[in-house]
Amino acid sequence: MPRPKTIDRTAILQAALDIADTGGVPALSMQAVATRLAVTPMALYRHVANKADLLDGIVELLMAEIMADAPAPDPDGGRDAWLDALIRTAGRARAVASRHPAAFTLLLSRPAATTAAREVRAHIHGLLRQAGVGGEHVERLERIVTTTVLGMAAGQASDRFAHHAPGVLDEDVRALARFVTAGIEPFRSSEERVSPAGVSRAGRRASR
Amino acid sequence: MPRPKTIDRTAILQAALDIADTGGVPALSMQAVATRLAVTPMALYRHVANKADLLDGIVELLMAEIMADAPAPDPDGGRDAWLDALIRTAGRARAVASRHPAAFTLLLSRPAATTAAREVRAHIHGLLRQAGVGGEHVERLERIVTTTVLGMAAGQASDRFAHHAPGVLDEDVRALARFVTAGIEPFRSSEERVSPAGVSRAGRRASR
DNA sequence: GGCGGTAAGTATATAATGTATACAAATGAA
DNA sequence: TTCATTTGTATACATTATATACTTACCGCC
Repeated sequence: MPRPKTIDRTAILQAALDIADTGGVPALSMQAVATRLAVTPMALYRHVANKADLLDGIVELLMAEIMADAPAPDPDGGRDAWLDALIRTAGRARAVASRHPAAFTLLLSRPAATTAAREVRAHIHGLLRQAGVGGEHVERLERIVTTTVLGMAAGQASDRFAHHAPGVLDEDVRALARFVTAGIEPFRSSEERVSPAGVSRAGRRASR
Repeated sequence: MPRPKTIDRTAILQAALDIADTGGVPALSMQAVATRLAVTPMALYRHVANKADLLDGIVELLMAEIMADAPAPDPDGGRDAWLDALIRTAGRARAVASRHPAAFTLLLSRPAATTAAREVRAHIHGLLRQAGVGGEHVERLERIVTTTVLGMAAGQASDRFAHHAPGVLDEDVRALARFVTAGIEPFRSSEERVSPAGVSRAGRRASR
């Protein structure tokens, strides 16, 4: 039909992410993205509503990158499958944060209302349920755990800790996992602790 | 000596905070601050290095507001004085966040290197030590706890949860305290253990 | 008293930003 | 060919942050 497109939304977001990574968030301007794509700034507006939309797109990209290769919920993968999954998710978040330190701060400053963000939340959601967290606490704990994991990843990616040996960061992840594991303990139902598939059932109504 | 000053740094920061509160962070421009103070934009630069410095100043203000009226570390104020202090700190953070929802996001996006921020960190630091957390874990846990508390406060202040009943938010603070209390449990040294009420599994009785 | 030194606020200017509006080019379908 | 449609361009404009050079108002001092 029409003129062939030379750029698309994902190319724009990728270029924007690159710019933020190299020059920091303040260097991320429409002009910069456009020139990197060898295109006029106004061309971006065919694929992106405005700059806020572009920033949201970057958040989306990062969230998707965190969830990439995340193993599907494995109900009968062992007693502590949820713990392993949580540790791995935290590790992926840290990896993404250290790959995109500057852009990662956007995750914390913008409302997480995009689909990929919802996916992350649902992921944690599932892990908590698998861990036997009571239904009325899942939502609250999900918020706590998510902000803790993402916040820690962001902190680790900041310059102060960048010079640490990789082992130290691994230790951080392990400590975080221990913290979260112990933290949700009071919210777990005693029976049906790890039980697969039936977790979200009405069995637990104990408190509140 | 010289001409009498009509504005000073704190007046600027206060005006900036007001603007961010009413119009959101994007509305916070040097011009806006200047006109609110009935002054030329360039007058601000006598008291503030640049806009980044102004934003850092706002963070400073918020941090100071969180720490305002914080009780001094009370070593022999009871077994679980640290828990009370932690809960109160979280409550103050939430209060500040709900008073300045827009500006509060700056806390998470900017590096917390100012003196007031350090004060908050030192505060949490002290609480953890008082709780008997081993010295090699204090720093790490402080980061975890601080980001969790501040992140939760920011989340509660975001629009999504603003329509909740106040009781729900109080419940959130209590859940957060339970989470953190249980979370640091594995890091506490056994002898100085303070054993606050309801830390482990027994704590799951009806909250409130 | 007048005099300067000096800090505070102003005037003016500039480059860069985000974005609206109107246009040109390039394609497949008619 | 002509048309409709989509993509990128040209131009314009209000706003932003800030540099440089003024002017104003006060103090202590002669």
